[in-house]
Amino acid sequence: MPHLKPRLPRGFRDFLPEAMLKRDYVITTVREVFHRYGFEPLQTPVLELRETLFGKYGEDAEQLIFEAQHGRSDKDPLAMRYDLTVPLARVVAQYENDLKFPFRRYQIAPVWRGERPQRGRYREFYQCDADIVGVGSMAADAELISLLVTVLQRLGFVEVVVKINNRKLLTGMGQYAGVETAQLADLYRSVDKFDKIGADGVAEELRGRGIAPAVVARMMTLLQAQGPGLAALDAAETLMQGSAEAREGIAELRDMAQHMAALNIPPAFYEFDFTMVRGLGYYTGPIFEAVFKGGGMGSISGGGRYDQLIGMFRKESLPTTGISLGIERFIDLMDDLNLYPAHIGGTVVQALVTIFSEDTRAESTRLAAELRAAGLCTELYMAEGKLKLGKQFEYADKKRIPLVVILGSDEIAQGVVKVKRLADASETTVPRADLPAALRHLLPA
RNA sequence: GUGGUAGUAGCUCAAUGGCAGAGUACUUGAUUGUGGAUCAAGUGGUUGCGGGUUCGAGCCCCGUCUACCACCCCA
Repeated sequence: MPHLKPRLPRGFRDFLPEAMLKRDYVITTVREVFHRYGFEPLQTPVLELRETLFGKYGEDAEQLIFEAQHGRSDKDPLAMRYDLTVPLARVVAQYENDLKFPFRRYQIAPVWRGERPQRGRYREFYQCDADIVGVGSMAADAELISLLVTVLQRLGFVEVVVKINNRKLLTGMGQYAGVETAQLADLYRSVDKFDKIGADGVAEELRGRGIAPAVVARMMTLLQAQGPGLAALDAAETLMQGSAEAREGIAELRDMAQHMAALNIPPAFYEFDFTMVRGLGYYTGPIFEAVFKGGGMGSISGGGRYDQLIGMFRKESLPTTGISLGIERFIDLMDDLNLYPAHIGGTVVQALVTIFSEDTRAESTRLAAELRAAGLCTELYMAEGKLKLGKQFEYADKKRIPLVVILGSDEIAQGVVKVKRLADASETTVPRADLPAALRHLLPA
């Protein structure tokens, strides 16, 4: 009988149990922090109406959207969600009477983009978004940075920095330097490469885009108004007194900095960087992006304020700011850096109950049932073949089950159970009734 | 979407155009109340897939798929 070669579409992945347990650890950590900051869960469908998604991201991005249909209809063209932000905007406009504002929601769910895959970059990937709808204050933006830094710390990241900029400042810079409004998008694209191609590279690219050399020179001075902490803002402000929009952007960043200080965010985790630009067209105010200092991965988180987006679905927009945590990149980096706690990633099983012989199988089965009733994740040995304790231990060892429970004829006669902890080969014998407590005591913290 | 590198046993990799191999993993045994270590034996392949050149192709050529890298863009 002919069979199909098993394979996956490009950029899509399976996750076997060990990898899945590591993913769960990261997602659970993120969810706990979301709750800690008072965000509520939201779920939306994988598919949206095509019209909901198109016209929100810009032409380049929209070529990456997966479109969907079923075999019998060409009505209601559909598309797979490209991010979680536009679905949020739709939900806010659709259910505004049912929501309590400010609306703080989080969503952890897969999104799809038809990009050419690479490490840390897939066609199906999870985003973990937290957004605050209905707050124009920079207090909201500062909370998102605080939340992000908390997640990064909880996962064990050290060599990470959150770069912060402001769209108004970038626009103001461009206008102040004399860049035509129509060329602002080109300007952003080139400026964003500052890290990669350096000041000279950016200047060259800007000239190549037809921007006058004198304008480019002014632009480069503005961009390089760097400095530690608030000093960068002082330098930029001095240079850009003439631009109302730039002054507004700087004032927002100062405001944000005050809230961040009060939130006790370690200053080593963030910096103001006027060369950081985010691609998505809908940002209007502060923007932020986290990068691993070791490089090789692009941004591991990104977000910003998009005060106009909800206006695409509603008469009046609502001020909104949001952040997206790139857990796929967290996970790839954590694999590289070995940041998982030792007990994450083996198995969910806490104890294996062995079968000593056919005569004692029923007793072992009853014991497994007792352990499960007591809340312990318990596997009862079931592999086919001869019942040899050696095999059963080997099975537990390979599967990284921490505890092995032995109930042989001697133990049954005495009303006790023997437990071996594989990590240190220690054996403990306890009265049967005490077994659940004993197992809990022996498990890794 | 553009350009580049690679693909051989489950995994990591060998093999001048001339018999497709090693390490590791896996199975069994040494070991009839106990995993890891050691020793022995064994299983495992349409060399990603499809064409072409050649007496002969893992190796050369074309196409294709996938992964990775650099762009583009982004989580």
